[in-house]
Amino acid sequence: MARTTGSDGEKTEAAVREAAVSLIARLGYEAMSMRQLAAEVGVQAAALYRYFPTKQDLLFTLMREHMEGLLKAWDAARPASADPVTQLAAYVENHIAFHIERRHATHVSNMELRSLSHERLTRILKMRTAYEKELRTILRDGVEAGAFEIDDTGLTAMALIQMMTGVIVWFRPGERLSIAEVTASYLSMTMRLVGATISHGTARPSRRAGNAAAL
Amino acid sequence: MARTTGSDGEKTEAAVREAAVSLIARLGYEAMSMRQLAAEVGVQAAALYRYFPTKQDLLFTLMREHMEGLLKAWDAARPASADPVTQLAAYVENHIAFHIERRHATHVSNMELRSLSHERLTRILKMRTAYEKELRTILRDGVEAGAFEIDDTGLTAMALIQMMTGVIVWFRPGERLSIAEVTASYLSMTMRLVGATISHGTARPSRRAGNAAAL
DNA sequence: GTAATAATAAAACGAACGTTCAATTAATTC
DNA sequence: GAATTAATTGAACGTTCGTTTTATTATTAC
Repeated sequence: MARTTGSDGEKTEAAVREAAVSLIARLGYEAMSMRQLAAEVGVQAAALYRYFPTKQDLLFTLMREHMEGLLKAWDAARPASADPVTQLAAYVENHIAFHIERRHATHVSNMELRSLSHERLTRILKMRTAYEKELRTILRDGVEAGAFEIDDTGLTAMALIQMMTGVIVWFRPGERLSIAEVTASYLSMTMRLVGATISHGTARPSRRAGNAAAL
Repeated sequence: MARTTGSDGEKTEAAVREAAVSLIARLGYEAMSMRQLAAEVGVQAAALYRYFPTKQDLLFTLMREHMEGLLKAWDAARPASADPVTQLAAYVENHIAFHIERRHATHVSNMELRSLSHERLTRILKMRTAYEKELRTILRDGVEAGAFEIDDTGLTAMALIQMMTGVIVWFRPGERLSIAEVTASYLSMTMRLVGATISHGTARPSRRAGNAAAL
């Protein structure tokens, strides 16, 4: 046999991406075989090579598109207001929403970096650094404006990102907590962590209390 | 050739463990071959099987001992005082010190869980859960004592652990920050995050300010 | 309807994998 | 110093891996 009835390149490629994200997240990139992936898609292994020249090309494509999506999502979510608290809240909300929606892809992007060639690793890390820099800028602006109280903005940015991204490790939709509840909790923890003055949402704008309470 | 002069089982086994932690952390468990590991130790692949019956046995041993070490370290570091702030501070300090000292082993224990058999995965997760439960207990006690202000102790415990463990991702000894500086920063962030009242170290015991400041 | 093109199957490639086995030499025991 | 035990080598096993090649069928364009 050869070409099968109803076969369609676009659909097959989409199915390959989807299955690859899920399989790599579950088994790991090295542990997933091309034959396994092909079986998941319902196709022979050789057919995969029509869409991705090598296994590593497939991995890189998934990662690159994940990172591009993250940067684009933040670009769309970035608020017009220059208020650091508003900006930080938007960053946290966007980060958590994006990562919870893409748990598998996030796992792949975070865990399989070592399987990339040096050049491709650099490209992915560049995108990641750009994304993290956005948070550092918000924190630094907040400190300058007197809205945050932070020892070290670089360290704090890393700590916050690790904390937020970690949500995908334990969070399971449909269990005890809803996405909205989780997001609210992380927002509250973030604001406390950076020593934000109470200003976001509530009245009492610049009275320099200990830190933000409920939100 | 066969047995080499100066060969010693104990030394070889220790060298295998050390090389395995380093190689698995760098390449991943699936990507590391037994031949590669043997070469790193300066031995033939077959010699490894005198110490570990299978590749997975080797991985499991490394993970189990890492987790046992973590539990043991906390047991030794746990303060006599029942004060929640003191307890939390000790937990954070122990966690960061332990993980910074064992960056590679931590990477292995966190990233290679999926390569364990179901039964062994369960055993490792049981230890991990026991360790996390210690933190949840501290947080809950602190809330009951009025020392902490926390939405959800379970969620907060996970967030804190992700934040603290994340230090191994970006921290490099000898760079900008010392271990002591990093630990102090994480301690400060933790205390703010849980809304700790100012009590640890400083005077002014129970005046319920916004949260702990410098420490 | 015929020609061109897109999508796949089937089989095969050499290389590398985890692991086993028999042989061999070093160290230890008596 | 002979016998025993410990530590390792070197070669081989069957399997699986990523990938390539060739043939074959479905779809599309004219």
